[in-house]
Amino acid sequence: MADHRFDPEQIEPRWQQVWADEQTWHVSNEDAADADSSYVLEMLPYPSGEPHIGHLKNYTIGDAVAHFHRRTGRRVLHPMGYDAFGLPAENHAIKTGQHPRESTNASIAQFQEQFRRWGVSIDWDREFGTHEPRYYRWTQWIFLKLFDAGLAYRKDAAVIWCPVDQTVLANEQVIEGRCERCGSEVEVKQLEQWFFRITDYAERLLTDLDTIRWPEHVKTMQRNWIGRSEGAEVTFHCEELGIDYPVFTTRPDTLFGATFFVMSPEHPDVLRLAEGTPHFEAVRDYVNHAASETTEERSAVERQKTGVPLGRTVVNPVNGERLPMYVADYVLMEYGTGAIMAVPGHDERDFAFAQAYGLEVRRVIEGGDGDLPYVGDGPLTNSHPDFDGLPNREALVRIVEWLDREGRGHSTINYRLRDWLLSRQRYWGCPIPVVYCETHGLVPVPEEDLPVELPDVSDYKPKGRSPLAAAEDWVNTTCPRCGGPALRETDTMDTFVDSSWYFLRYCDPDNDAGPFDRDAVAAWMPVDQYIGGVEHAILHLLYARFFCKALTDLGHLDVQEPFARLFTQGMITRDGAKMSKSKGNVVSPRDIVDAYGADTARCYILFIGPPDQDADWNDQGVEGMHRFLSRLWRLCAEGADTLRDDPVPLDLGADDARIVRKAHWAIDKVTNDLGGGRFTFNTAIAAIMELINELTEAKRGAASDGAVRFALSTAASLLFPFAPHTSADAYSMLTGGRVWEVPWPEADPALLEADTFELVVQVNGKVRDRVQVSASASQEELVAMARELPNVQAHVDGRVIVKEIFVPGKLVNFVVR
RNA sequence: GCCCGGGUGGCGGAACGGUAGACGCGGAGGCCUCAAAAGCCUCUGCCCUUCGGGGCGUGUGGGUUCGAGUCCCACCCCGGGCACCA
Repeated sequence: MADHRFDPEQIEPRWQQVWADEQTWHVSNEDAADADSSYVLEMLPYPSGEPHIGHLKNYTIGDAVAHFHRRTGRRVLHPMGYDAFGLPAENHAIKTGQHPRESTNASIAQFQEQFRRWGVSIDWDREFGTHEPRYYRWTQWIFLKLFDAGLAYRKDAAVIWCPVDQTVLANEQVIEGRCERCGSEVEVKQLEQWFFRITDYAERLLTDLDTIRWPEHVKTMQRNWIGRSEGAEVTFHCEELGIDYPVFTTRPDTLFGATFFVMSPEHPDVLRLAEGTPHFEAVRDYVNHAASETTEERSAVERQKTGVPLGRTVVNPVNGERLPMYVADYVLMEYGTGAIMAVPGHDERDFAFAQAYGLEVRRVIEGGDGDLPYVGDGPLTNSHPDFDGLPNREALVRIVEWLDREGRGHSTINYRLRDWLLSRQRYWGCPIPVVYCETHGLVPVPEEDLPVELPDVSDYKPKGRSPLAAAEDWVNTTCPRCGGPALRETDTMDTFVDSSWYFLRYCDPDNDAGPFDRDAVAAWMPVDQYIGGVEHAILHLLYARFFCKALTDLGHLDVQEPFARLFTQGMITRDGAKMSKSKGNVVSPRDIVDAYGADTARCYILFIGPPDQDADWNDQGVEGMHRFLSRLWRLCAEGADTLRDDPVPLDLGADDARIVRKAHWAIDKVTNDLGGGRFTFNTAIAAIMELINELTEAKRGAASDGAVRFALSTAASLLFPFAPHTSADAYSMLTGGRVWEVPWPEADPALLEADTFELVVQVNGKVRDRVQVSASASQEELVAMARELPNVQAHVDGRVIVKEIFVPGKLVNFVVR
């Protein structure tokens, strides 16, 4: 017999070559017209260095899904690209002087090489990097469309600034008061910046979550981030200055309990209000101090409430009382109106402030154990004869109606979501296509002049303004409107802009006339299955949803929700900790693939545990997977040599039946694990292992060659989505066929039922015996037989059987007393 | 503090309310070999046992049920998200 040694180094490149030569995974846009087309997408990688183990997991999961879809008869779009703009490449450039384009392209080459070695089934005809002018030309085009529609705008605002990266950040990029990228504490600065008006879409972004099949926790995170609150806007009037100050409150029912009024230190009127009062200096010092603090300091838990009086009052519109005004940093400028009515009797924060400054605490709702603050529901009191005694929820409605009639307030909805700050004072990003003309001011670059190409510079170091400002030849330009001198915008776009529409471009990557053809996109979109890390639960996934809605509203698209189903993968750790160079616990996919082959790496990563959970890497586990693939391949290779190529016999002997039934059981199990969106690859692979365990020489017994061949080729076929090379090789040896061209096997329901089963016999719910019985035996026969079992008799022991529970195909339970 | 996940052998993990621990790792013993590697076979939750079997076991305490890892209530621990959002 020939020496059958499993050699991935020989097998894997051979099949990769076939797939590359034949462009097996290419689909045309005509294929999308197929009713059963499918779009399977993994989040595009940020190319830095070479792929890490998280990439391997992401693309292995996606590839398994794509293969399963193909073999169940669908045309599958499964593309790849690179999120190529961004800070790491730029920081590398600052350190080494190497152009970010060079390091990025070098990294992309590594990713391409690895993806090919992993055998990922990608349609390479649709590949691009977001840093290529042929792509970002259309990023700029989209920006201009949003600008024309008023959805991109400039405004002067208090924005978050990272002092290390020397750029502003979006709210979403601040984690616990620190920069998401570099971890340094962020500051607040008053700057004019570019924003996308995502807040216009807050309500739709919230309600449309109900239309998509995403993990519930991801939807919850988005809901929390959008932060919808129903309440009322109520106007308080400052008589001394003759100015109205509206506030947002979710509790207008407590209006009669307001005893003071607080403004945020960032509120633009604070200094003006204090001017001319004895408190001016104190207010100015307080405001300056607040500005010097980091957001982390300001939002520290258990922080003592502080503030100073403004020396002014406002009038409470419901009762005409004059409330003293304060400035205090527990009021945030970015939520509501930057000013609040304070109700210390029914709000914990207001109560803490009132305690610290000796302010009146008034009860206007009955309830609780007598202590204030009381934040629960109850009847109104101490308010107004019209409302006292009413349940507070009802009073709330009546009070708002009254305010509305009087023109002093109205019901409204507030969102926590802020507009998306998209400009960055950095080099390696998509230029914002506008110029500033001396006579015309801000002028968008005309569509036909796109792309505004990113110029080369010699110094990438940020100095509080974009490094692009130094590229004088580029910055100095002419106004498209008048031809006069103009300056280019030197800020670049947040890289999340680039990744907010890339999945649309894959549908029509070579389009020269627009970002995509509406019909081409309509044929593939939405993405049927999107797969990526949960770290993008808010940022990318919210922005991409916003882009689709905005582009759809503007008539360029017909996609309300880009990702119909989402799967979020867990992290791979080692020794219980996140892999990092500093901990020295990094597992490189390259090393694993070098040592064991891609299929072992892929299968191990799927077998390690449920893919949505975190999992800990184990070197010995990898070896176990390699042993399994090796055993499967060897059994198939030997089988191809030694087993006659017979059909499965019509009359199955006992050993044949056992093997053939196990094969059908495995088909059923793997199919269910892959379908239905559960993606329990670990149990699917375990089922194939069980099948193989039944097929070892020692266990085959008197099974016929035809039955063994069938079972082996079934195992090879089921393995394909996980280990495509090994599967293709084993399947071709056994059958001469190409596994990716044959339909997914179907389980025969008749063969899923065995003719015998193990009946479990219990007494009072405890297992007392197990008996192999015929599946055709009647309930009466089985119960009678079970009752006579010696061990059952021993446990019944003269007591009375009061009940007999019979579960067909499973068990008998005697209840005795 | 609020909102999500999750607590099962030495380890990763299986288990439509119906045999807890599938599958794999690790461990023990054996076969093959001059030897080793590789491969193959058997055993492997804990305790007791006269080897028939018995008891205990899924974070803790209750409950529902003929029967609970699974459902309900209360609590403890771990991980994640949000966090002065008026």
